[in-house]
Amino acid sequence: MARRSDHSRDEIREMALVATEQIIDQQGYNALTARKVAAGIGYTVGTLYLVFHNLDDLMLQVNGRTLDTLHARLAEAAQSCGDGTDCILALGQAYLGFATEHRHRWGAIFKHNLPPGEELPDWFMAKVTANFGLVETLLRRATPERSADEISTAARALWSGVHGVCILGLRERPGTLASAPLESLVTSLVSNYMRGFCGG
Amino acid sequence: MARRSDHSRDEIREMALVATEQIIDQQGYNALTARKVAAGIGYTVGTLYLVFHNLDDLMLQVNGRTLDTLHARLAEAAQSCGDGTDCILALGQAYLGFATEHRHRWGAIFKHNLPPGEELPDWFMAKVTANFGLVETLLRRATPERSADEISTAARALWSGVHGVCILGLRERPGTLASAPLESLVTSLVSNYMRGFCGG
DNA sequence: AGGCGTTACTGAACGATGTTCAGTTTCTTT
DNA sequence: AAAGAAACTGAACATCGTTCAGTAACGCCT
Repeated sequence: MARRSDHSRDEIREMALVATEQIIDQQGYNALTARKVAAGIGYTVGTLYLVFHNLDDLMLQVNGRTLDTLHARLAEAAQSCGDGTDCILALGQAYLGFATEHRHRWGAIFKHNLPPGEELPDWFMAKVTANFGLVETLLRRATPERSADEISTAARALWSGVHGVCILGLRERPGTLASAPLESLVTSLVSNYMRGFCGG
Repeated sequence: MARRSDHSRDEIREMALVATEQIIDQQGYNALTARKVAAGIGYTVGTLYLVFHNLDDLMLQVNGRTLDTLHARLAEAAQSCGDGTDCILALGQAYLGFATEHRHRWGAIFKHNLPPGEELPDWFMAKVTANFGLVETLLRRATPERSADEISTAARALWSGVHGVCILGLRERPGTLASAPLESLVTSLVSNYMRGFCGG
């Protein structure tokens, strides 16, 4: 039995987040339970509810961290590339790479749903927007002659498209619809879209 | 209490499928429970398990019907259009239209996950492939000079892309990332991709 | 007509889930 | 040493999917 002051509240919080990530990574989002997380940090369920409001709260924090990790990865890809179309492509491949390497944790962002009536908090939406903003920035850099509206729509279409490739390509049992490697799908999607977008 | 021979096994089966669809339409996939379905058809839970192996089995049947309905809608769109690029666009808009009008039932196809170790049955995969095949057919008709591999990759990229727009645009609380109407995103995605695909 | 076997259906029961909170234990303060 | 405060527990509750012994209603046979 863990004694009080073994760990501070913040330490428990951090431990719980790590334990949750481990469970999701190893057993998938559906296998997550409050008791497993508690056992993972050597406490009982009750303690979990002293630190998080409920499991939705926990998942929001975990997903927030995933979005941060994703953002770091995308930002790195965005920095080590030029100004052109291939930079957008590199960003798409980076997204696919992250989704592939952290399939369960990435998938959890989309599998988790708040109960009806609850909205995603602002700090969470800000993380989503930060990721999406990278696409917009690169796109603006690649096609500076386009209007803000055009950039915005194109960025959304591209982001959604690449996300779609990942979602369909990485479904639970890999192979639901797969055959060609997903990288080539991302390449096809981004490069053809960009050719159409620039050449139009 | 329902008496035996009030309904045949097939009738009960059909009633349960309809009841499930109603619950999903009205309350969303997450609100579905075996007891709600049973209550909806005037029987008790036990009876449900005489007709379906379990809830996963039930959901597979429901999702199969949704795929059939979707296929009908897409096939109609594919028939009332020409041979060109705008036919692909019409198909994309039809997919978006279906997803929008049957948001919960359509979303259930992707929210439902089989327990680890179970594979989607062949008859179900056939329905998925039938839908996807429509894209391939239209694409082959629009760009007959391309190789089978090119067609296949492009169809997959397009289908995934349009699906991504729907998935991100129709998440639980509409407005997660939305602003421009989704139709314009589909149009942007498909028309720019096709321009790049044909002009390259 | 009346009993009998078959089948349809029920609903209590089981283990697991998220969540709560009275109670216990430990630490800090006096 | 006692008392107060805080940390932590774990039993309890409602609900979930799932099972299956039991009950009730039917067709059939004599």
